[in-house]
Amino acid sequence: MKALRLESFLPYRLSVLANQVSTQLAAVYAERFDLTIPEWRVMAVLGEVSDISADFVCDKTRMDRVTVSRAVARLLAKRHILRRFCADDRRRSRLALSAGGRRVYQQIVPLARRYENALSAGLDPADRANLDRLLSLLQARA
Amino acid sequence: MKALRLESFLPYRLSVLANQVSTQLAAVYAERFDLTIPEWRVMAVLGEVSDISADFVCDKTRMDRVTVSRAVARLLAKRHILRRFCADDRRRSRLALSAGGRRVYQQIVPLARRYENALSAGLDPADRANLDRLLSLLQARA
DNA sequence: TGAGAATAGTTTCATCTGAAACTATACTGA
DNA sequence: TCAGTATAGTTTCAGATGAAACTATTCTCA
Repeated sequence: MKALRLESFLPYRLSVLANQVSTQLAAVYAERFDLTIPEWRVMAVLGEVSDISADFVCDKTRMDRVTVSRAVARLLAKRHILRRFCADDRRRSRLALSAGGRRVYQQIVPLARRYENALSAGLDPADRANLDRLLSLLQARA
Repeated sequence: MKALRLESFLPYRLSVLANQVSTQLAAVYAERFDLTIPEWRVMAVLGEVSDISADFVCDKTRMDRVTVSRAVARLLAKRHILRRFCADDRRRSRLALSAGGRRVYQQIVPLARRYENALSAGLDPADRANLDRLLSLLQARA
């Protein structure tokens, strides 16, 4: 039986690339803004959609329930986000960026975009469209 | 400023996809063969190249030194791998699959390939070539 | 109704993680 | 040659992780 060539094994390639990218991107905001990866992800979701439950954040980010719960707790302590509870279902929280949290978010977004641009600088527009499509296909399978 | 659209933010998409894929693939071997992800990665490297140092495994897998050291310790305990030390540089180890380890490896490889095939079943040959090329480009940037 | 199932979120616990410090060996240049 | 530096690998420690158990609330249907 032929050995598995790790270099060209798709799950492995995705994993190595994604880890490198996540780590590099985290370096952009971790120290300067004192945020962990889960914390930033929660903020990124809340920057897009407000008044959502922790569960929705889980769905959207594919992060674990526990990870989200703890990231939310830390963001509350830092006053980057606000939490109310739904009137009609008091199990459910409604999370949103605080004014201060939004200011942090707005500082990070351009840095994140800049990183993304640098990352994909070698790709022409057709490549980008293709990459998008391929990732969507894989995502749908996975 | 426009909000960052997480759905189309490349680092985020890569991370979500890679996590899902890694987890699903791990499910294939974790329980049945009692292997963690780092353990399987070390075995996968040794299935390809023998008599290499732990450091080479780090390079090849992009895993942390510590993670590799521990995975190696566990694989030694399970007798899936063998370790000698170089005669000419006794800091450096020479790792290889044991006969039993190779049997495990040979059982896992077809399962891994089958998973990869299922994952990329929606891609035609041109897509696959493109994906390869795009991942390489991103890898080179990251 | 109200008992059992379902859902949102938290806590616990055992394990995993990686930075930093450490051991042991090998290299380098004054 | 040998003091200082570099390298391979391990251990320690402080924090991160996620499965499972838990609390609190809401739904469901007999």
